[in-house]
Amino acid sequence: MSKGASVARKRVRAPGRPLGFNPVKALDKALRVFWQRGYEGASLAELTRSMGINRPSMYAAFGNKEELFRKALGRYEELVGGQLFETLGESTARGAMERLLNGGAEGLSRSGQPHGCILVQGALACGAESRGVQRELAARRGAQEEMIRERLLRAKAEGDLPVHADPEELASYFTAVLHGMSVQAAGGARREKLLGIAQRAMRAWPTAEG
Amino acid sequence: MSKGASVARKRVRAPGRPLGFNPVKALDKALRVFWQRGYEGASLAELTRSMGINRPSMYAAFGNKEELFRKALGRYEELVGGQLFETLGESTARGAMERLLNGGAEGLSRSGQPHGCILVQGALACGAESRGVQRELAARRGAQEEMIRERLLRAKAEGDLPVHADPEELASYFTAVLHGMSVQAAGGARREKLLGIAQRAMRAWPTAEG
DNA sequence: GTGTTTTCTTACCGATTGGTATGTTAGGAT
DNA sequence: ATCCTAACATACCAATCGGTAAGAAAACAC
Repeated sequence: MSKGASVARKRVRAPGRPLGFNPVKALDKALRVFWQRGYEGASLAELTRSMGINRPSMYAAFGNKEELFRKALGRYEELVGGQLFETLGESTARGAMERLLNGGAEGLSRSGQPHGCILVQGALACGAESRGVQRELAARRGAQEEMIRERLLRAKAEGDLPVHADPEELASYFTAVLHGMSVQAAGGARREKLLGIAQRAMRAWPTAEG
Repeated sequence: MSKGASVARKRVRAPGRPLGFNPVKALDKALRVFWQRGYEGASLAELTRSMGINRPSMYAAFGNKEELFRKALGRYEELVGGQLFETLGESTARGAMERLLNGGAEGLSRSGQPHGCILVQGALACGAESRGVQRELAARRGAQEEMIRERLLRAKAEGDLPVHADPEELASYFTAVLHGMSVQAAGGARREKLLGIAQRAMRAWPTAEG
């Protein structure tokens, strides 16, 4: 239930001083900082400076550092992850995986944005007080794997996969390759190298023999 | 040139109060904390508490936090990485890669020690002041890849690899799989799952056709 | 014993961390 | 013009960060 639209239909604008910044743009800026620095490595000082607002404005708009991170994660999946996983709509499972890996290689090494995947480098290891976001990231990586798995399950039901193929095992394999590429990208690997990994990884595609 | 043994041969023991702790054991404790928490996530408070010494003793023995981390890294490769990469001595390249991946799966999920690889989760993304260790970790991952590459180059020279095979590309692929397994392990993946990834990854092994 | 050397313990340092209290300012409503 | 509401900027909070100063304590040589 949004507070502006429901009760009072006369005033289209909320009372009080209007927001002095664009929350979506500010969130995008925060996302970039978290993406590059990781959750713990991103300080409130750098975050608010990049967002172009000061601390109390950030707290009023987003809650606290952890909530800001979670909202940035949502924005990330909206901008990056979601788009990538649209490749699962490809008509064949093999084509889908190929496009997924190639798209991942491209997205993980896009110039003008941090390299690597925030789900991987956000908080792989961290202090005890950040365990919450660490688990959240693991869960989101698990959700990615689950999407791949479901696509492969569908393929199996459609006869689009050899009878001996195991969607679960294949999903964990392709997820691992994707995350491995992310580690390489974070370390500065060039796009061609990532594409080479994607191409090689596809040669593990199951055959009739297994 | 060690100061105890060379000049004065009479006294077998150094003058002054003897060290009250075992530096190697203390370093092992520190390694575990860095391994689990990452470089930035490991505080001096937790480190020294785990090492069983207080701060000045740690500074006297290891320099500072960054040097302690670097020495812990050396210890890690001594205990874990080095042992794993002995598998490259296997007589065939294919056997070597298979043992490397299987050994990695096992080592990344060993109970009683942190899951995942410290070279991956030590500082994938971090604050600007930790860039030094971030680069060091990337360099050490690169060195791993280089070892694999050299093993495959040797295989190619020996005719142990199809003529079309590209050792460089294969090395980056196997490295990515290893690092992908590390991400999965850090997220709590079970050993059987990692072994499944290793097995599947081997099916990308180059054939005579490419 | 005294002197010397090195480690240990305690207490501290300035800087930075995430998070707020407070008063001012900008807008619309009346 | 006045009131009300909400966002603004400044200045602050306790806690923690990595790193040290200073003196007590433990071994040796003599």
